[in-house]
Amino acid sequence: MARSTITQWHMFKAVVDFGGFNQAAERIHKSPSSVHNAVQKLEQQLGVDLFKMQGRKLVLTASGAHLLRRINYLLHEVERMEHVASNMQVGIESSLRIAVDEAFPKEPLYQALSNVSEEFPLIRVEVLETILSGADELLEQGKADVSLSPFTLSENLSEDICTVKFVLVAGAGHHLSKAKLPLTLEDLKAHRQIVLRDSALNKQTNYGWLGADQRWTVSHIASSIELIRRGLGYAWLPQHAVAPFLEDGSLKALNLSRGAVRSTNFYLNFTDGELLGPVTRSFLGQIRYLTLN
Amino acid sequence: MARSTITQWHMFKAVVDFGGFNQAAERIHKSPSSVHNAVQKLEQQLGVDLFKMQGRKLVLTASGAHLLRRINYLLHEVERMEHVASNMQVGIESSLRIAVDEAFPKEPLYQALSNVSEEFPLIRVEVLETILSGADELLEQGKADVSLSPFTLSENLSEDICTVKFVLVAGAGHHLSKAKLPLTLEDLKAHRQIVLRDSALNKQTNYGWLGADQRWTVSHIASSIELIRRGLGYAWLPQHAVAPFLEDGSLKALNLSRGAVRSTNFYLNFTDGELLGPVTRSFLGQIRYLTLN
DNA sequence: TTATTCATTCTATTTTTTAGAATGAAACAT
DNA sequence: ATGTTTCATTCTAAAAAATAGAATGAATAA
Repeated sequence: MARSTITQWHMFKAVVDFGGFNQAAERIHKSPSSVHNAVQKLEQQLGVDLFKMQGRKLVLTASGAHLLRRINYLLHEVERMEHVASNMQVGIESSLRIAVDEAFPKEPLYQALSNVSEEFPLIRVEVLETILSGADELLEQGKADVSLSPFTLSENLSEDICTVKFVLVAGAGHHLSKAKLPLTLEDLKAHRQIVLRDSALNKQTNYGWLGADQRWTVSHIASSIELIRRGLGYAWLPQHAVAPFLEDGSLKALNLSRGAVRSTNFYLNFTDGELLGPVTRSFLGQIRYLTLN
Repeated sequence: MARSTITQWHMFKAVVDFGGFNQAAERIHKSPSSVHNAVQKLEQQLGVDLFKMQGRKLVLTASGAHLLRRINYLLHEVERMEHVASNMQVGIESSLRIAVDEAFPKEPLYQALSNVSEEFPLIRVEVLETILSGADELLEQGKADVSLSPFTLSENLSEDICTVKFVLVAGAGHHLSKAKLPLTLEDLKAHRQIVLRDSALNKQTNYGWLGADQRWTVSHIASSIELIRRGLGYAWLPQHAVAPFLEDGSLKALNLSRGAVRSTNFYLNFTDGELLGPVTRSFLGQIRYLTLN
């Protein structure tokens, strides 16, 4: 079966990285003979000449160069495995609860969660989808570790995380979509607006900046899109949520005379940083990084 | 850095595979204490409990189960690396020369070559594209190790490899494409046929089953398609080569009264099997397998 | 030339791995 | 119940492997 050892790989790599047996030996705090022995044994176990001498200079053979690539990869994988193992022992958090506003873009969130559970494979992830102040409510009630919401918190730590563009949309067959001229607020007031209900139990703010005479209130972005695609009204919705429908033509972005696009800042909220476990810290790092651009 | 060893992984895996320390010890021809020691050391080096006892039954912990997956993967990768290494030493062929008829489907060929060079990473691959007897000529002249051609060989070994369908095609704007009724051979004779020139220097067979009065002869399928798309004639061409153009409508399959589709068998030809090196053997295995369906 | 910097080998020492015997606990058979 | 078997587990001594240190010789640099 497997004849080579990880230590041999390390030494082989070291010889290449530091340009010689003696240099490698010094850098990895081993004797030259140890390094030489290990590499020599690796060579005979693999049945491959890894190095050849050109004068006094050590040069990788073609085989050696190729095996080095594979071995580097293996070493990297081993390191990952052991790192994961080191984060698996009892004592660390076993769950990560995230309250996230529905208007927050899902891609970076899911990517971040995927990366975190790569690092902490035994973690249980809970994603609590909320609207408006619902995310922060859950955080304050201790039902979530982190919230991604459009509001900052007074009690806890908040930081800017990203900006979400809201566009005014209506169904392709809607009267507003057929208007030639830019729309005014008055035009909008004459039609039904679909509004998102705040999911917090305490407060009652609603998404929707216009005081339309008729309004329907729904609990989910998906429901809002459903209604609008059926031509039952218009709404402000996150661009990323309606992009595919704008693409296939079932929704139209309305041409407002002033401010057809609005932006909302989203914030990353969490309780005291000192008390955070490694899982939450890792998640924070990931989501910060992934929402950078 | 890396603290665990491959031997430890093997023993860990063995304990799981064979359901206990003692059984594992017996199966891998080690003493129970060796196995136990190795796994115990692995546990403390990773800082993870791999097993727990339920009565006298050994059960993987959740961490153990996850690490086993990663370790299995690692063991598999190590094996691959060592297998590749074992095929890399001097003495084995360093090149693989394949003469292949242009009408032969490229996908399985390229896939087979990709798999072979995965196994023998230092190999130099030469693909010699030929028409008709050209492939076998190269094989007989010793300029190729394997040929994929529409002919069998008398001197060397041949085996069926796959069947290629030829369809009669013309450009979308061509007279023949516009015919309502099925075409007859007489209809075809009235138009220009594009024929493929045999790439062998000795022989002079040409692809094209019909004795058209006018004929143009070209050296490559790509040229033939070019001409036909421009409406300059018709030709018998491999279905897989013209499929994309039939799809986009720039070529039309002609509706012949009898035999609008013809099939040609392709053969895998090579010299004496005893003398084949491991690289050629591997390629033969791959191409056989990939053309099975 | 001389000195230096290497790879490489040899030998002794230290460390690690292994086997064998022994112990105790749980499951099974009678 | 009772004895037997099948385990994991530990201990100790032997075997094997890794390591260091000194030494050699070859190639380069001063």
